[in-house]
Amino acid sequence: MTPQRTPKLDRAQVVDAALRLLDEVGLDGLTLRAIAASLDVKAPALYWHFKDKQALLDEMATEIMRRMTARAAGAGGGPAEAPADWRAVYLTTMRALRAELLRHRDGAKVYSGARFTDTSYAAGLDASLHLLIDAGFTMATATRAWYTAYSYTIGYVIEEQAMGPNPFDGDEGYDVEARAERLAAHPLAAEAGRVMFRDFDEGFEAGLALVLAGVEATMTG
Amino acid sequence: MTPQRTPKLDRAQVVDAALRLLDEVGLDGLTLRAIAASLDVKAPALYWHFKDKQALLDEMATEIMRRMTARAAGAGGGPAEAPADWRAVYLTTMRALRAELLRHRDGAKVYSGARFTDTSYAAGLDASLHLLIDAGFTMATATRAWYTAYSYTIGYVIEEQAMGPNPFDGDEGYDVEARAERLAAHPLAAEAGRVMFRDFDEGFEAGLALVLAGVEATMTG
DNA sequence: GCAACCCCCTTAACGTTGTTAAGCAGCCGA
DNA sequence: TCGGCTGCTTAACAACGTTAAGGGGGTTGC
Repeated sequence: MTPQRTPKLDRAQVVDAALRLLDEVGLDGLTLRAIAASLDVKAPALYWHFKDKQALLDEMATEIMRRMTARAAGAGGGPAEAPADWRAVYLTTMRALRAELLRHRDGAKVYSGARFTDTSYAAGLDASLHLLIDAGFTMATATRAWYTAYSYTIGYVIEEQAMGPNPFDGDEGYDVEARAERLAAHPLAAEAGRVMFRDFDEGFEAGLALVLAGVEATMTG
Repeated sequence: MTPQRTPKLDRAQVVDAALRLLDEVGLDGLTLRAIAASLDVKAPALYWHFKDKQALLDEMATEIMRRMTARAAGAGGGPAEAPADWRAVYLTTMRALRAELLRHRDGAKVYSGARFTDTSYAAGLDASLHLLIDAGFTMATATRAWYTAYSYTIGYVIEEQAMGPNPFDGDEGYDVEARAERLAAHPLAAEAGRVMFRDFDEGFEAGLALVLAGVEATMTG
């Protein structure tokens, strides 16, 4: 499993192995013994690098956040130093967050249950807010605009990973047709399931567009 | 702890006891042995009423949802059978959801990790969608409007309960001033913490208003 | 009136988990 | 060559979810 047996472990290797294993076994199966085994090591060895399991989970969440930042910066929309449109950055950031959460099984749960171990998220946030303020937002409205889309994205992906098909094993996900049958007495609610739980990519974009429209409307109002 | 020792247990009593205990000990401390003890019973007794722990958690989430529905119906805005404004119902529903999630420690985590055990949510959802469609929404836009606010609310409360002060024990919550100091190099990000993590009630309302504004904007657009 | 039965709970136990204690091999500076 | 730090090991612990087996008490059938 491990390509080369490096003589010494470090935190980054443990986090990488844990994120890889997460995709195979899910959050419930992510035990310290299993992580250690995938590194050719025994479980207590991990305590040399992390205070406890939560510290490892926190570091995993921080790594996901760092990759999200990198992805957002990469897909900035246009050439490197072009004067960016706040709308494009806003959308790109949230799409990158969702994409990175979806890259790992139970990614949203790991992410939302953790606290970051460093401040590497701050630069990107700072830049985004700067862009918004330059566009005429106040500190408060800029922060609110950002945090609202952030909350929406977290909530959406948590629901998506709980209900949707699981790309990491063969789980078909929530059976929307069976749901519709159970809800025969409430046809609108039944039909709504087909809208909510079918095309998650399109659904996310539609909701995100809605939030953005709200930001623009309250800004110009 | 238990007021009267009823001779027999049922599912509702177990769910009630579990929700009460959740507030004291949090999700991590919510063990089957502790729940059983609070009912003057041994842990395996719970397996007579529930297939496994997840089934109990699912029932707890369903109970939270039922109370949310009851709360939303109670605060419908005005007299019982008045022709309701879709905006009022929309806001009331999301406020009721947040309120019910906040009533329990780790309420949002319990809720978002579970699947409902019955279809009692459908009636309320059906009525809400009906209201939106009467107001000129299509099936798809009505569902999207509802689900976007729903996702936002879930995500917001998850973050709120992870970061905010914990009313169930004495936890002060995330120290926003310490955070600001750590982020001295990024003044906007530092200041944003004070907006995001200070007044959660006001913050939720502002974000919810934003989403509603987006719904209205895309509807009339 | 008694036997059979089913409901609901108990005691006992199993395997697994996160975590701690103690110790041991290898390297590095003196 | 010695002492100490680094980074891992083995052994063990308490607690967890869960299963197996059994037993007491009420109800039913005859």
